[in-house]
This record gives sequence, C-alpha cells and structure tokens, in this order.
Amino acid sequence: MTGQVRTVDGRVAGRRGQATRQKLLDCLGEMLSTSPYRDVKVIDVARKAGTSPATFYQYFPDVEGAVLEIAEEMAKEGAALTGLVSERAWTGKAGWQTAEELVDGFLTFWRKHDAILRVVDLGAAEGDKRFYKIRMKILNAVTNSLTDSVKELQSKGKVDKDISPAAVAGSLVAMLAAVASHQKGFQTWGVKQAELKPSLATIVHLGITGRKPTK
Amino acid sequence: MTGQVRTVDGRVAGRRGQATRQKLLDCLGEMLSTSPYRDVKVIDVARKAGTSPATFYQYFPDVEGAVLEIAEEMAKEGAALTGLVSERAWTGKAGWQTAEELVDGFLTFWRKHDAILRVVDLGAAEGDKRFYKIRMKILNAVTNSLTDSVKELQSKGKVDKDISPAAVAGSLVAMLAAVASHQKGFQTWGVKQAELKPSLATIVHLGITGRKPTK
DNA sequence: ACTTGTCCTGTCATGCCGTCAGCTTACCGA
DNA sequence: TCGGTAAGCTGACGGCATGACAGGACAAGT
Repeated sequence: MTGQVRTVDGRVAGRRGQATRQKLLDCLGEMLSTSPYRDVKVIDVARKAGTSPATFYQYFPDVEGAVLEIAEEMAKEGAALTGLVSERAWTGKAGWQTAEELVDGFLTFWRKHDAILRVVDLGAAEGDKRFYKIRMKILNAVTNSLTDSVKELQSKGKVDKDISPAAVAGSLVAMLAAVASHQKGFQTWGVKQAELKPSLATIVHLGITGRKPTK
Repeated sequence: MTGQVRTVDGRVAGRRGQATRQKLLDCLGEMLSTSPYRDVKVIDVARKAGTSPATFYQYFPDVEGAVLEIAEEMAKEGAALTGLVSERAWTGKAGWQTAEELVDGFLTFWRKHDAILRVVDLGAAEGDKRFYKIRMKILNAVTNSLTDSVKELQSKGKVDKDISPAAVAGSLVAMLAAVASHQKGFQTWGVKQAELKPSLATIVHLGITGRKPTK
C-alpha cells in the first residue's frame, strides 16, 4: 500500500530512523511481556532503547499506536494459520490429524505472541475498532476456513442444518484463543499440556463434524 | 472473614465512610465501561464521585486495588452460576435444556459484568495471582461441576476414557467466557445472537456427552 | 460546650506526558 | 572539498496524575 515509513510529522524515515523505530518496537514488545500493559510508560521504553522519550513520539502518536504497529506485523505472520485448515480432510483418521494440527498450531502461535495478543484482545473487547480489526485478521482466516468445512459437511447431511456454520466456527476459534491465552492458568488448575491438546482437538472435531474422532 | 471495612491506614470505616467508598466503586465501575482501562485515572473517578483524589487513596491503594474490590463482589454473585450445572441431567431432552440454560446463564452474567471481567481477564492473563484467583472463583464452580458430569459419564462408558474431564470442562468454560466477552464482535461477524446460543449449546452438549443433542 | 474518633480536603513533592525549538548527523550535488 | 538540505535526536518546559501529610469539618456521646 504505502511502502513508505513516515514519522508523525510527515518526514520519510531513512535507514537510521527505521532502525531506531524498530528498536523502540522491539523494546516495547519486550516490556509488554514483563510488566502489566497499564504500567508500560513511554519513558521506560525510550530508556530501554537507549534514546529519549521525544524520539518515541517522533515515530508513534502514543503507546497504543506502537502496539498497533507490532500487532499489525504479527497479523501478517498469523495469516499462515489458514494453512492449518484449508484443504484439509475432516473424515476418518485424517480428520483427527487435522484437528490435532489445528490445535497445536494455534497454541504455538498464541504462546509465541502471548503478550501482544493480550493487549489486542483487551482493545478489541473494549470496542476499539482498530484492535478488533487486527484480531479479526488473525482469526478470520481460520474461522472462514472452518465455516466452509462445516457448510460442506452440512450439505452432505452429516451435520444438523439448523446450526449456523459461522457461529460454530467462531465459537471454536474463540475457545482456542481463550485457552491459549490462559495456558498457564490451566496448569495451575491441575491440567497438563499433554492432556489439554487432545481434549481441545476432540472438542474441535466434535464441533465441526458432530462425531467422535477415530484416532 | 473480615466483616470490617478498613481504610488504607487501618481505621475502621463508619456509615458515611462506607457510603463514599461504595460511591467510588460504583463510579469506577461505570468509568470502566465507558473508557479504556488504561486511561482510567484516579482523579476522574474522584471527580465523578464528587470527592477528591485524596479520598480515593484513603480507601484503596490504587485503581487496581479498587478493581479487585469490585471483582470480589462480582465473584460472590458469580457463585450462583454453579446452579446452572450441578444436579442437572445430561441425557435426552433434559440434556439439551441443561446445555441451553448453561449457555444462557453464562452469557447473561458475562454481559452484565462485561467491563470488570475484561480487566480481570487481562490481569489473570498477565499473571497477576490476585486476578487469577478471582477468575478461578467464578469459573471454578462451573468447571468443577462440569468436570464431575464428564467423570460420571465416563464411568458409564459413554465418553472416551482417555480424555481429561478437567481439560474438557475447562476448555468449554473458557469458550463460553471468550465468546461472551466478544459478543459484539460476533455480531459484526454476521452471526446473530439467536444463532450463537444454540450453536454454543450444541458444542457444550457434544463436548460433555460426546453425542448430538436431542432437541 | 467539650471530647473523641471518623471523614474529607488543601497542599505539596515527585514523576511522567507530550511538545517545541534547536542542535547534530548523514547524504548529495556542485 | 564544501556547503546545503533534510533527517534524526534531545534538553527543557508547562501540564497533569500520583500519593502522602497535616489539619479542618462533622457527628455522637458526655
């Protein structure tokens, strides 16, 4: 689209500028994973990046703006999640494998981007359209593919016709996202990682196909 | 447990004190539902309550402390959610009704406490034990009851024995919580409320019993 | 009226926010 | 080599939230 990285006051950023900008983003990302979002201050990010607060404001309108930038970057990477669903079979053993790989891919991605996804989730839940859009971008690919799968199974009469494919797909994806962001919580709960994945895969398989998986 | 409401510096609060304290909590709760958590300032809450910031700090160590207070209150009310699961049947039409009522009760509760639950969720995801504990308190009742249901069905051979009851129950509850906190999101997605509930109920029923519901 | 204990606020030091003017650095054409 | 120009960075400042304190206002009992 633009291809041009610009500062807040409209200048185009050169090599050096882009480097500092990126360094600020990196430091912000790191801070988000070590301290509560509410407590992340511009001055801390700037200090950590070895620069001054004023420099931060040259590249981002505020902390939220910078977070959006990181999230956007992550969303691009998240597009790869589509591959976990599209063109996959949902019958027999292959169906079980699809479910397993979907769960595994999802949890891995979520854990990797843990900190930033928390903030995106909060922003989306608070009604901020920009965050909501990014959250969509990541979840949409998976949700749409799943929706298609359900529709197809529905047309074959394997799934009840009175359920909404989009609602089921959306709910399952929401489940995966929620469980992923509380993975540590489940551990405290006495649920081990190893138990979690097959359980999730089973639920996903059940939800999509209406049948128990054959393993 | 305590029964005594105390100020930060240890005094016991009288009638008037408790009134202002409550007013501050109410105003904070209201602010949380209209502006982002990150932007909620003590001075705004105080102004809204017709008092001074200093008064706020007499009753709460900081904004987070006050939020915890509200959340604690909500958790008590949330204990009633247990009734949605315990002593309910999971077979035949009664099973479908159980699933429906569970979903409905959950969504209603979540929508009612929308704003505060967002913050609790964030705090828990960020690893704050106090928030995590409250989140547990609300979800635990439901999760434990569901876990028992799955165990029972498992012992009757109606559910595969190699899945973890706790993991399934936890995942389903997480799904309900996640969908509930993004209810508005689903609407934008083109999924209507009316479609959402039966879909969720179906997934819950499938997850718990392993069978399609008979409606 | 006086005392006691609760309740609230004025005020202040501290620290972060967000902006500006102005300085330094890098690039480029002559 | 040498300015010229735009990019890049920072010190400094007014403004505001924070959090602490001492002291004034108020209600209730004596």
